[in-house]
Amino acid sequence: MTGNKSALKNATNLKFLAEHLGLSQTTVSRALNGFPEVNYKTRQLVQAAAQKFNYQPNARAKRLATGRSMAIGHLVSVSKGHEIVNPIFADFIAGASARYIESGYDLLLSLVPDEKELSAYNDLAARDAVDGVIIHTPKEDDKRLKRLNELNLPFVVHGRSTKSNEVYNWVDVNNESAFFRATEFLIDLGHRSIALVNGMADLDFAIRRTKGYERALSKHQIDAVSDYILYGEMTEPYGYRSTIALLDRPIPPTAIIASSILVANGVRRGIEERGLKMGHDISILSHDDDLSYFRDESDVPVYSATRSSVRVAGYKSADLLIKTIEDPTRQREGILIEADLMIGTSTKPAKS
Amino acid sequence: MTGNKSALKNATNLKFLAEHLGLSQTTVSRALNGFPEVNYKTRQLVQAAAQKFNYQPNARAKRLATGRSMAIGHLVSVSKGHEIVNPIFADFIAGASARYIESGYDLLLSLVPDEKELSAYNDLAARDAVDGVIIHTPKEDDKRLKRLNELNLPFVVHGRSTKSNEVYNWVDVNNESAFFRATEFLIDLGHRSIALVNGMADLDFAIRRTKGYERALSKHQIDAVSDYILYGEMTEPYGYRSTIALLDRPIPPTAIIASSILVANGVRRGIEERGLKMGHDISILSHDDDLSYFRDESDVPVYSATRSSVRVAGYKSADLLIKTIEDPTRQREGILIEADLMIGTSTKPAKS
DNA sequence: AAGTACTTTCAAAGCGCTTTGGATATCTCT
DNA sequence: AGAGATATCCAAAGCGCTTTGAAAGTACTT
Repeated sequence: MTGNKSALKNATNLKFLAEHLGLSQTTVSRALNGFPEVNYKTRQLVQAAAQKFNYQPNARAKRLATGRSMAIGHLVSVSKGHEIVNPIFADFIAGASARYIESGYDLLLSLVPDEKELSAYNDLAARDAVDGVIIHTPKEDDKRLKRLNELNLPFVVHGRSTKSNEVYNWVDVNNESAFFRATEFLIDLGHRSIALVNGMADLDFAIRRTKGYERALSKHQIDAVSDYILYGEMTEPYGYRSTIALLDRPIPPTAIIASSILVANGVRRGIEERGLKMGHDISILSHDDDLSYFRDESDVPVYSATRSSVRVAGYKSADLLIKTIEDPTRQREGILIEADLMIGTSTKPAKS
Repeated sequence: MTGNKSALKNATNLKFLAEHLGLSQTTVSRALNGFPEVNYKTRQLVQAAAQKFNYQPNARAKRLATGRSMAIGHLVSVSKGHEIVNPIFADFIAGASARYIESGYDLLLSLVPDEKELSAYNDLAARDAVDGVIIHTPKEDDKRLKRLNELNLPFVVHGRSTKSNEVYNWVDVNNESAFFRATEFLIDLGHRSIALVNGMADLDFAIRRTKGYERALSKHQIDAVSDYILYGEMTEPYGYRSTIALLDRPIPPTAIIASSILVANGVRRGIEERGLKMGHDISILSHDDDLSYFRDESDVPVYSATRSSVRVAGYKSADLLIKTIEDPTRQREGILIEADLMIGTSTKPAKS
């Protein structure tokens, strides 16, 4: 028994349509797919009939016949123990999905345990289930790039892998310059003790952020206190805990840079729990991925922030990937997005 | 030209394997798929060869041959203007994906504009691209259920559609009882002016939450002040704005119930901006979806909350859907999850 | 020894589309 | 009017798998 159920659901296949019209499947197929060698009148008839019967080519058959999956894979790796799905991911996906829809691609999502990540790509390639993939949160030297190049599977990295020797497509925010400007902005406000509550230490973007931060300090001849840089999973509680720890230092910072809005929320909680007031007693500056569920439409934003829409990054990544899939010989490309520096109420001049 | 590229990527197909082994495709296929009518020795040989050549059946061909897509669709509708991807979604997906992987299903994600939502399901069914779908954030009388039943496409609703007459699978938190208990808990603490910062008014869960809230008030002979119930998209800024508005009322509430942790964050910001202290001057109780990126491992939670893991709900939804797909005659089922009431530091007895 | 029942294997059909390589009809031009 | 071009359509092959229906080989009975 094959396809009985599907036959029930969708009795209108190409064969039926062709017979109904008294035409060959070839002609019907071509008429619907816009081939030139079909008579105008015929095409009209075919289209009308297709409309009438709500005909849509069976996706499975089409994929087999064309040898293309018309699907893009997004693998998200989750570690055993702390199974965190990056909240930023939802917005990125939203942007990417919009682009996929324009070109008729499906978005395939899969969460895989950390240790199976590489083999998951192998499987995907062997099954030939997707035409390309997006790589999320790359490490500084990410093994996935090499693997995907070996598998000859088109991909785009959201972010970069600085120490990788591979040739690859990427879409990234200029983290280094964003955090350089953020830090310098705080220095200009008179702050000298500036902490950085960063993401996980092995992630490429976190390393770049540290680099920008340190470059600003060194430009202004401020000694970087290594204690002031914290690394961790970017959750709200992490921001909170980090802040409490920072405020307990002999010399507490007068300004804190947070790596995401969620972390900033935690930082704020820590500050307020200590009876301090954000902006007045201590400044907060955050990186803001412009997440839809955090977005504030008020004139003056709450947090001063380096802002860049992760949704836009998603759209651009998808766009780049589709271009690569449709022309594999295409030169690999990197797209660098500059973040805006938005001044809100959370940063004030340092008390002297 | 068909499948050239894919041939490059994966030269090892069934035909090659069969020829290499000197067996028919039938036997090889059966050996790998665990059919009983194949000799033990033969099966060993086949499996060894498959391993050696890293053979994985081509997903496209398999799907066409079996008439099954081995994919589950998740359609998320986004409204023009405020394109919000529910952050809860990420965690739900994580739970569902785990279940899909167990049974070899792919997860197909698609964001569709509000107005195209219904037709998107038609397309999905006509293309026969998925074996089933999950319905997110249902309205009180959701049109999608009827449509999907007409299309004969298996589905599970995350939540319920109280006023719908359709027969359907669902997985839902007991919102009514959760919010009843939450409200009663606050009443027991002496609060009489309790506000509810709810989700969008047309969503089923929001209506149930209001119901639970009102039932508790009425049980304790407290007049429900309609002004105290607010409806809106559950973002942080919404929580903030609502709180500011509530505090400006002639009789400001002494306790606020928030519909999600994000909203609670906003509520807290509003409270603190007014120089009040959470817990001391005003109590906050939230519904907590136990989102991974908000989870706090500390002994005493910050927010008192009705807690229920949305990730678990995702897993259960997926499980129910797969069962329905594999046995379409299966009785439709509803799974009701009770939320826990966790007492944190954000609720204190009302000042008298 | 011949009939019956398994066990094990296979050739071929089929899933529903796209694409190749004609075939037929219609025009155009000399 | 006939050759060559052009427009329009079609039969059949192919995508890589699963599944059907049969055949061949083995073992067991009587």
